[in-house]
Amino acid sequence: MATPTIRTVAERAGVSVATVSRTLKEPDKVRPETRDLVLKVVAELGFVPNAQARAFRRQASDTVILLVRDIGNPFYLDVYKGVEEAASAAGFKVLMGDARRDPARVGLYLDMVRERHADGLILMTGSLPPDLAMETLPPVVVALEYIDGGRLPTVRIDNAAAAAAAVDYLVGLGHRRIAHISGPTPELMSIARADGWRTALAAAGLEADPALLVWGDYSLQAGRSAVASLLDRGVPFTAVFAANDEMAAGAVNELRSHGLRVPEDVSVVGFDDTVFAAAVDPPLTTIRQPKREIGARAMALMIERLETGPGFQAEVVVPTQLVVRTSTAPVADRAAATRALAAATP
Amino acid sequence: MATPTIRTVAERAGVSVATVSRTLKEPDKVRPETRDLVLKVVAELGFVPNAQARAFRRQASDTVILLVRDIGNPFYLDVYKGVEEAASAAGFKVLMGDARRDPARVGLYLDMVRERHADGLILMTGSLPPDLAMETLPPVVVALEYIDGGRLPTVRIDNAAAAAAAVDYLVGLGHRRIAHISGPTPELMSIARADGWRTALAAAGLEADPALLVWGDYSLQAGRSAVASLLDRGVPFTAVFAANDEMAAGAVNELRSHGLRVPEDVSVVGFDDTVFAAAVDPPLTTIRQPKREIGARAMALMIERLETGPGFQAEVVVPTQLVVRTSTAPVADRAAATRALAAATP
DNA sequence: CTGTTAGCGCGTTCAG
DNA sequence: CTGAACGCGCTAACAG
Repeated sequence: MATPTIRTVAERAGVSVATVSRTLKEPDKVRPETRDLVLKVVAELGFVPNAQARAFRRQASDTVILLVRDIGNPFYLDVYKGVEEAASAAGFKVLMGDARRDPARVGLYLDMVRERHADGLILMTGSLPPDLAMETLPPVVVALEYIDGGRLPTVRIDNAAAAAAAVDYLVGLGHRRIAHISGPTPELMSIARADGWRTALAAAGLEADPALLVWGDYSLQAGRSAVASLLDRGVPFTAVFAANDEMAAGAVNELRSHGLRVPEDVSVVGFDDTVFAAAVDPPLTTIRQPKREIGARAMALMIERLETGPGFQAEVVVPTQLVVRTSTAPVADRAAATRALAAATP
Repeated sequence: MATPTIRTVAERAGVSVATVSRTLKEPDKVRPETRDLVLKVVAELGFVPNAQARAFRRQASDTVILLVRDIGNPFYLDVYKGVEEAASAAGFKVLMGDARRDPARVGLYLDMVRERHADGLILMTGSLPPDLAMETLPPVVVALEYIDGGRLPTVRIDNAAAAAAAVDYLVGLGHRRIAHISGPTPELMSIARADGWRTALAAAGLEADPALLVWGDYSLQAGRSAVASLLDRGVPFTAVFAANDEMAAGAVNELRSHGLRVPEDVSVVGFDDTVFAAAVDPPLTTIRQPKREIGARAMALMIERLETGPGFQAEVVVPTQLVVRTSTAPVADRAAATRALAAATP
């Protein structure tokens, strides 16, 4: 038998389709007897309303797209969880899109919203296609990224302050030569974190020696190369603050392969608190981003934007947190550390 | 101005809506001049067809759901990529669902298919709700899991053979006492891998000492506990084969904290080749599952199932591969390894 | 090659 | 409180 429609139910119950529809959506507007009858027939027939017809009629798909920079990054998994939870609580579905680091693909996903596949787009990617008219922009919310163009609803963290907190902590442990492995240079997020590093050093009366700053690309290998470069150049340091956990893990590996111990000889701090941070040996001290909450907030903003209309603006800043694990330690024996470093340096 | 519909375009171009529709979907069935005219108007108006109306009319959403056991597991990310690529090539969208290790949630997602939110479900979760009638099961494809119930289209790997290959490799390196950290016991996947371990040992004329088998739950912590348990019990071993990379990483950490070196004192092999495998120090020798391909194959099966109808059956087995990294080494100095182990054992 | 017509299944008027 | 009727935007017949 073909799947029953609302009409099948109506005929069988001897009522109109409108009554069936009301019974399902606004039960209190229907006389109890009628309602019970309808519900009985619905159950008998196993009727389940066609979501497509409903969406079509309502001109809303109750679906949002979470578009991320690179879906291979586990960081986004937790954000997705937050989005999904907030979404399903509000009756929304979530599609995840992968920008594959290609700005053009963002346009693709914007089109999906225009085509009404989805009602809105949560952007976790660096940029919007440059050529689009802001007036006709579909509902967009930005999370964790800096999108210059317009005043879009945004949820963000204070990257500079978080980075400064990490460096402060190292300073508190007695470190004076703290290297920073940064993210790619043109990106505002990387710059903000590097600024935090610089600020915290300055606040402690320490010099932000340019030799201590190495640029990476957030990859494990970048962390390795960065440390290799520091050692090659003979730059003295007793701590490393990396702009993400993967680079921190790479740094740990490289340090170790040069015979340096973490944290005894060199302390290492990461950023993000992804699944890597706890898996690495030693577990990484890092800055935790409340990924779940970030996702949930972004979804909440999206719902608000959808209800409010194009004018909606908002910026919510969520707090980060320093998570202390065992990749960091006080500079207990300054001389020993220096000696180890000297030995590892060519 | 309201967004233009196909009718707006038709009026403006002085043709019928059918012609506009055809121009967009079957251009060669339209006279070139007409086509060009229509396309011009489409461009002028910025008309973009409403995907919802289309889906509604066609009774197909061109969307599939990838339902995974636990979305927090990065393993699924790569599978998702494969699914998404195959899907978007065929004009499908992919929703990712999280079963959160709760069988009831599978039913939820099945309902989404019944409600026509999606056309089908790719299952990467251990079971189906027990109470459902197989005849009315919506399009489902199973990937990597063993779902007993019915003959559903499936893509799988040969878990036993893959596990045996890992153990063979260790045997080839001269190991004789090879421990196995298994997955949870009632699951067929865990059992298959443990069987592979047993088979390979037997084939090499070695005893599968029950003391060498420790059950875990695929978590980092389980890997740690397993090794701790082996050492506590004073069970001698020179190699560990874990049923996944996370437990292998945990094993490495625990071994090291007991002063044992990997791979000098103990070799460790993982399974899956997730993002962990390369990040751990030392990088793990492991069994690579072709995750991307698994996803792509599953999607291909789904498309076939959708086209063929309920009768469709298929089973595709994709090959795994041993990836040798540096967590494994020959039993070079058997005596030294034994000594180290004895020292670490209470 | 093109136009006309008839719905897809539901929600929402507007009467009653 | 309930029913009849319309239409969301598009595609698939069927004529012409």
